[in-house]
Amino acid sequence: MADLGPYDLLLSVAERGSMGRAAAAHGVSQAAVSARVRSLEAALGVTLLERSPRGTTLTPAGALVAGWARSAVDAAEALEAGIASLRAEQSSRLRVAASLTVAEYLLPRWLVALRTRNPGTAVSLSSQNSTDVAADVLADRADVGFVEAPTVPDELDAQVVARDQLTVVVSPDHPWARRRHGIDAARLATTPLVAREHGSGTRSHLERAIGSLAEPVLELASTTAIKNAAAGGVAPAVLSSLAVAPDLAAGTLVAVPVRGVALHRALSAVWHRGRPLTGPSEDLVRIATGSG
Amino acid sequence: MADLGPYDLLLSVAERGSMGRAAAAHGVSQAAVSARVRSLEAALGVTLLERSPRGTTLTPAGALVAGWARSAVDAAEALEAGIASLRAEQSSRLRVAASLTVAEYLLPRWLVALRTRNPGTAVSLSSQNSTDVAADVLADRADVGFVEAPTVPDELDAQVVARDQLTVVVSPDHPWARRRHGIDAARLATTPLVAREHGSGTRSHLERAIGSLAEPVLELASTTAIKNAAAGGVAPAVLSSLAVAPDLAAGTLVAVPVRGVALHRALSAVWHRGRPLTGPSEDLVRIATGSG
DNA sequence: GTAGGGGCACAACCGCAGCTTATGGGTGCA
DNA sequence: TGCACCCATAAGCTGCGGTTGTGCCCCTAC
Repeated sequence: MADLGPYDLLLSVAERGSMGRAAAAHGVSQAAVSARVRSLEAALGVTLLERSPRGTTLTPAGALVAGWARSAVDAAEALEAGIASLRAEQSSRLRVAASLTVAEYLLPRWLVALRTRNPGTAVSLSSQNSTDVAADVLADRADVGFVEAPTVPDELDAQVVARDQLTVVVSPDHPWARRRHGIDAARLATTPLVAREHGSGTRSHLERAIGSLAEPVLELASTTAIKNAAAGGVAPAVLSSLAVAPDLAAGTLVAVPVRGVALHRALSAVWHRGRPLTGPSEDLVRIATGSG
Repeated sequence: MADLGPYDLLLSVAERGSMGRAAAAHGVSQAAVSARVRSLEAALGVTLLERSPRGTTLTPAGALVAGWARSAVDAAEALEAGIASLRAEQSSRLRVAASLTVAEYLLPRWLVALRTRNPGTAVSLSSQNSTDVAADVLADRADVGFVEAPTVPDELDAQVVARDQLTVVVSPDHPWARRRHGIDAARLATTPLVAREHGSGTRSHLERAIGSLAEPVLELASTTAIKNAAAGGVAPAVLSSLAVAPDLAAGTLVAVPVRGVALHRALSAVWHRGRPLTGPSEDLVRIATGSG
């Protein structure tokens, strides 16, 4: 598995136009940057930078690599931001409680954005189901919460920040993959699926939306396991659109439209009514809203 | 910048249920896995794995970290797949030519999927504009091409594999960000934008779609630079939806709907008519189609 | 014309991270 | 009771990546 350090350095050099400036920005010597970029090029067998006595610019291949590297580095930054929020230091100025879907797929990116806007803020995250999130906010164990629940207690103010959609996904070989107009809700209700264990938020939301479900052909504990089973052709699965977006882009899974039933749900920020949002929490909610 | 190695290992352990099996899968000793996971936990200050004499399972925090890590590792794999295709070995069995948008945002993921399906295939990639891609395929310098052009030469067979949409993006503070119903085409045509240099495919497509454009307020060479300028509030920008998806999710940019004009374009696979797709190229096109 | 500054590369040295093998302690199953 | 499987620890080694110091090149400014 690749170490992203050299790629981060490459992006820095590309952005600043010279190895020396990139070195200064990273707090290392110019020689170290030169050596690392050089060894990266050697490993790839491709020249990435056009050196000149006036600085460096990306070669065409370098620009392509830099674009790919940007995605990977951004994902790694989201990972780091999430982890930083898990450390649960006492001194954290902003305590966030979030449901699993939000915590897994949205919060890390929001935290990256928050950090660029508000570098000093330490954030602590606790993740659980939507009712527990509301309880944490009510009990002042969290400054702001993010939930999937359709309704929230009266003592909380709420604002919809994003919309999530339950998506039926199948393997590209599955017959449903070729149906351009998808399936109807009755068909979905009578087809055995690969599902989360009973009690998961996604599963209960689906049951509520279409009335009843056939007995699952397989119950698995993790989203990844379900995706693998669906991609392997075991049976269709129903997952959050946030969870399956990369797989749809990669072509390992295909989305099947469902007619006659609304499968989206709102994701809301909640906070204590009468205790208005303070600086960092307000920023976070605004960032989250921007993503809707 | 984080080294993804330990996270990759963590995912392996989580998937296989034991450190020993993960070690075997990675071709290292069990002691190395134990030490690395331990040092990862120490660095994060969080226990990720529940050890038992019968194996290991993820703690709740571990599951969250594993989910984030999965995204980062997948992005890194896409990066590696792209790089492998750039090495341009002579022995490459599948030669792909792709326009910049496809090469940057779609191909790496397709290549990851292709590799899992067809591990032995070596792929070489060349990226350029759409007309050059068609020329490469015609001259048999590439087995299959991916283009954005609305029409292709008669000697080529084509199949639409995905749809791309030009998206107007602004900073979250921009007045347009609050217009839920967006703007109309005339407003877009008369507003100075941050744009790619003249001649870029995205820019010429936009000009064709809305007739004329105001003189740009700023011309920049890279997509990233344009995004930064737009996010900084310089002016609105128009970019491929593929390019801005992560920024929309992070909330650093906000999409503005445009009424009265169709801004999508088709991305097509093309190949020599009469020289039907062979095994790996057929697989690749099928994977790409699955993403539509 | 020439001096200076900024830019990249090379050489020599060093410290530490991570791997290996070997071993020990623990649990469950036949 | 022994075996199989699991994880943790110890001790030794290798090599990657960092540092400083130096050289060369090109452009610019005086």
